[in-house]
Amino acid sequence: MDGWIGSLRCLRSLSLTRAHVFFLQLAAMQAELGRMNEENHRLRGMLAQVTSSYQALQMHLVALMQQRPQMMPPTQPQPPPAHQDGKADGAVVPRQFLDLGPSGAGGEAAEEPSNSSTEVGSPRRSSSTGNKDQERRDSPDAPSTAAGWLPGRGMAPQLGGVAGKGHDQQAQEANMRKARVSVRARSEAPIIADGCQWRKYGQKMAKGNPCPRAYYRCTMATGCPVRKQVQRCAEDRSILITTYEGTHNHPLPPAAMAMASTTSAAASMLLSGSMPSADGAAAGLMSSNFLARTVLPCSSSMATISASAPFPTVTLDLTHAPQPGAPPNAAVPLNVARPPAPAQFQVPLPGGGVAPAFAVPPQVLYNQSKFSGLQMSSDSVAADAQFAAHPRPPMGVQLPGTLSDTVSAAAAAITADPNFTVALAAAITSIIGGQHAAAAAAGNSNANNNNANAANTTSNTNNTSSNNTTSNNTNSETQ
DNA sequence: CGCCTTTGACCGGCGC
DNA sequence: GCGCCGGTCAAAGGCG
Ligand SMILES: [Zn+2]
Repeated sequence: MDGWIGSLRCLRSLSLTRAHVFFLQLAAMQAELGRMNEENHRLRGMLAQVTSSYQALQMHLVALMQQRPQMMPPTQPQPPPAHQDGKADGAVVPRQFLDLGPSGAGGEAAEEPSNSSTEVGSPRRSSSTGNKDQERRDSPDAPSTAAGWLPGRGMAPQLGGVAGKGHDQQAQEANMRKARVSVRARSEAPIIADGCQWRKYGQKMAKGNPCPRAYYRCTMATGCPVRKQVQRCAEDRSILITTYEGTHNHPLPPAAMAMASTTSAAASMLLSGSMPSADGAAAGLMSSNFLARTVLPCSSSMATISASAPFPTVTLDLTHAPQPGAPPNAAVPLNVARPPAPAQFQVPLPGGGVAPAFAVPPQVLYNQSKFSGLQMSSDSVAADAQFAAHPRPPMGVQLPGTLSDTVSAAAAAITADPNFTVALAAAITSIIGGQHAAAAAAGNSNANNNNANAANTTSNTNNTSSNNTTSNNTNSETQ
């Protein structure tokens, strides 16, 4: 700076006018600099806040996990040799998760063989005589669980573990299991790469869809309850609909972080805090609008929250052109493709538009909240309180606009809700913090942008070929 | 050999 | 009660 001023003085001696101009420019530049500094500060503050709240959340999670009465059964094979748990996310997603997982996992591993061996003909069903759920997965603590499942209505048995106490959490998890996040993305590949390992465990013909629906289960940890369904859109086969369900009970590689946190965050939103109030939901998605403008400029991405069907579902439309060069606008009337769903409201996230969110008919939202409330029972209130207790940065946060990967886009879209600190932080950390993570993500997305390589699942070309797939009972419906 | 996919059977919920 | 339907299981086989 001094140098500048010095030279300025020199100039002044030379020529007044010239010096004058220079000075003006300098002033302008200084002002600009100041502004940028200020902005920089602000951004830094925002980032810090986000990070801290993320950590707070994480801590909270850890606390919640620890609070569980988890005492690993001694006989267990012991936590899966730490898969990749220690490596990528270090402190993130601590062992407590593993405690939860293996407890269910150990039982599964230990018991399943015996089951199959003893009862060849009709394994679980005949022998179980009623307690099929218990026999299936959460065998270890079954005795206590059997009673505990009542609120869960027999769904979500595999969330397992957790006997006795922490039933509110149990309820929470049961609901998390019920909540679904479906992602619609264009993909030539039979399955989108989300960084997780999946094993296919079923395939059926959906009723109204010529394309079969495939069921996958996460195999990164033995007891992981996460499932996903993959199905191609009936009208537009280039659109792949992936529906996630449940939350991982194990650490994830950074590459998988985006999608995982996205789904879990969406589930949280659906089932816990922000839904009960229409304003909350609207506001959340509104802010997402703000962010979406940054991250997904003029993309056709939108979030849909549906109260229809057995499960509350968040749908993310990512059917925009992921290629930088491709014409992004094309407004894509994607929802047309969707079969008419009873109660659902949509908050489009086009650049700029803000009003629509408020135009949402309140009763729909009310419907939604009523629905989720119905499922959550009274315990959910506690969960809500817990969620509400978190510091929520009121402002939106910008993510680097470089995300071209659908996964990241999904994360971004969902992340936009201020409540989604987890997802946000995850995304940010994966982008900012982990170079390799970002690189990996970018690499994936760029290399095979559209046709995400079939994750880790070995190439499963089946889906189209195996047309007849499942038994008669499925598709009595004419196709 | 371990992990995965394939695929028919089965289960529970739901509507009639 | 029956049949439909979505979801899951597990035997059998494939692949690296
Ligand atoms: Zn998992």
